[in-house]
Amino acid sequence: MQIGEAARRAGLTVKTVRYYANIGMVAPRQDVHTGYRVYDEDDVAKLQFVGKARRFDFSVEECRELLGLYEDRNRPSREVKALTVKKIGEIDARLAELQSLKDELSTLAASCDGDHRSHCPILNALSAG
Amino acid sequence: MQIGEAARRAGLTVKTVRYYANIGMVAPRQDVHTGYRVYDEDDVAKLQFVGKARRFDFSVEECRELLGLYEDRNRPSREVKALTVKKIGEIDARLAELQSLKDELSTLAASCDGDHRSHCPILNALSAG
DNA sequence: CATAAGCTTTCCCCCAAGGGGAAGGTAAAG
DNA sequence: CTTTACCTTCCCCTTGGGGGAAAGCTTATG
Repeated sequence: MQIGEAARRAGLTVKTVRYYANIGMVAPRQDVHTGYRVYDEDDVAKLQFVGKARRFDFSVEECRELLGLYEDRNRPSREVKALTVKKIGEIDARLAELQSLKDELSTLAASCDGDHRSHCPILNALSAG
Repeated sequence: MQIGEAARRAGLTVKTVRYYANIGMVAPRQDVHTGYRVYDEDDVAKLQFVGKARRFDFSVEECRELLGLYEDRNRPSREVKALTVKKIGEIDARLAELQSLKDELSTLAASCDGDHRSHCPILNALSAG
């Protein structure tokens, strides 16, 4: 099938699928005559796999790694789990960071009247040394 | 003072300070003879303000807006509060997204033995339609 | 005077992960 | 024959700067 259908079936944009082909992550056969990329079922499965992993916040490079593990039927599940646990740790760190930011901003917002007057504790906090 | 000292006092890198000058956010006087940027106390205060706002996850464009409000002694605090509340909303949305991702990944990680064997529920989940 | 050190300047390329769009080739249908 | 709908490569754009080259400035030292 052509790239458009492959993209549709994988739930990705054509641009994205072409990008994955260019970086050699999911590289389909290419028609010698037309230059068109030709995708088979296996390629579509990989695209779906990558799309799903991306939605799980894995970077493209991590997806490439996961895809390698996915294709290696003999790899130990340990490796996959390690990558997943690492990703969970990163998400945890970001969660804590964002939560702390939110708390501070919420405190500031609560202390600001938010009316027509110019007095503003938020700006004061931002300008305080 | 020169850019190096201004950056040090604001807790920013020289590159960052130069970038803020280039995009016209904190634009210091420039020495006609040497071409060097010349920062005064006011500029340093603005740099500190922006640095702090950036740490609160405000984008550079939002910082520019906040800086405008900061410099306008007569603006209603309403505007500042609105920006802050909007930012809190964005952080909330991202928190929910990340939490959901974490939950799903945690479930997957828990179901994977993570040993030398190849059976891996994580990869199975990623490859499932 | 020469020169080395430590500043500074502009300029250009680089990152992630593609998006937007131009210019042009291909294939099927009317 | 032409329109339509695909496809291709190519190049610039995004965020927020980082890295480094080549060159200019000032000051200290031999």
